[in-house]
Amino acid sequence: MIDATLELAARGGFDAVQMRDVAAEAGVALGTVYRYFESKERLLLEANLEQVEALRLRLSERPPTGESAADRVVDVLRRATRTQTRRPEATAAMVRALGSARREESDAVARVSEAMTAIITGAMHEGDPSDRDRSVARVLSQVWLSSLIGWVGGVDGPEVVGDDLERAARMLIS
Amino acid sequence: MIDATLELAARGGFDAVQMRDVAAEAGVALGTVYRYFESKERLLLEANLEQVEALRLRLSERPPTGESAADRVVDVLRRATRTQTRRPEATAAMVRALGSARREESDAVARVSEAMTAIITGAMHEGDPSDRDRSVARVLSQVWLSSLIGWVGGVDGPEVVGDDLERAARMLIS
DNA sequence: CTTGGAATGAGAACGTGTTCTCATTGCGGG
DNA sequence: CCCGCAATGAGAACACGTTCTCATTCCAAG
Repeated sequence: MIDATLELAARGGFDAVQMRDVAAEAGVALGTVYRYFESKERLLLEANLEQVEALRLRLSERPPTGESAADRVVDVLRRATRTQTRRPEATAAMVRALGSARREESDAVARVSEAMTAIITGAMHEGDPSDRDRSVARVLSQVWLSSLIGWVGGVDGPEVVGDDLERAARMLIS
Repeated sequence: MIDATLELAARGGFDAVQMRDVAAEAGVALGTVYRYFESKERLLLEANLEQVEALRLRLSERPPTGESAADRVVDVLRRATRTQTRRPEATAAMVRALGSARREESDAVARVSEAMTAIITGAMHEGDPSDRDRSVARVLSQVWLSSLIGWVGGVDGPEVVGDDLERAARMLIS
């Protein structure tokens, strides 16, 4: 079902992910989709979580390059941004799910946001992050979300996302 | 219509803002609402813009207190957060509109985000803001949006919004 | 093998955002 | 006063997320 979701999302964004189509594409009944995912938002959030975990895996295999912590964080953020802007429709669908989540989906939103934060602290340096590291990473993941919202909402171009993140990272990590 | 929207939003959040009810409460026909606001999101975004402009007005009458730029910015952000967490349902409705806006509403989203940024640069100091000031303000407004999304989505408590903003402001303005 | 309960399929049904239709109203120019 | 036309009212109609119903399938326990 998640594969079907990503496929439909890649094709036409949030609106193209229609629950009846997800069910048909996955070869199950509509009721079955709702047995496992309580809403369209949750379906997209779980799909997003898979993507973020995949990113985390790729990063552990090919660690970020760069001398300083700031450089490594910027590298990670730019790589992530590039991945996402390459599949604009799918990203738009998942970001919109993040931006319009209700309380019922708060656990899924929290998992996504924690995964993003962990990716950033992981890029800073080996070992346990300090409190300040965690604060910085949290801010950066918030900037990340807002930038993506601005991009999928048509407010900014795709390059703005990376630039915003780089500026924020360099201001915060010195 | 915007008053009706705010009234309904204050009563029951995003879901309580039903276009038929907005029309009825405003004493107009449904088609008339759609003549002036192309979607529910736009209606809520225009309502949000009014609120942000009202905040800007209040701030110009009662400027932020504090010795340093950081203190003044924190004062502004905390006042704004307090105002918003006092009307949780209405804020939730408007934030959700911000988080799920489509390209058609990008101009409205941009106006809201510019207004928030201007509020922050205004708190830093008199006169024209520098490029760095603008970058800092942009980051803070992004943190603002993401924090509010986290709050209305039930991920964080209301106090987290103010704390996140204060931490970010103090890290960025030194 | 039988049975009972859970999972699934198939599809109807409902609610709400959005669009469409058409009659009515209000108004500025002849 | 009358015409033309844009705005509005009233409500039907449509699309899609969500819920509900009920028959069928699957499987573990006995």
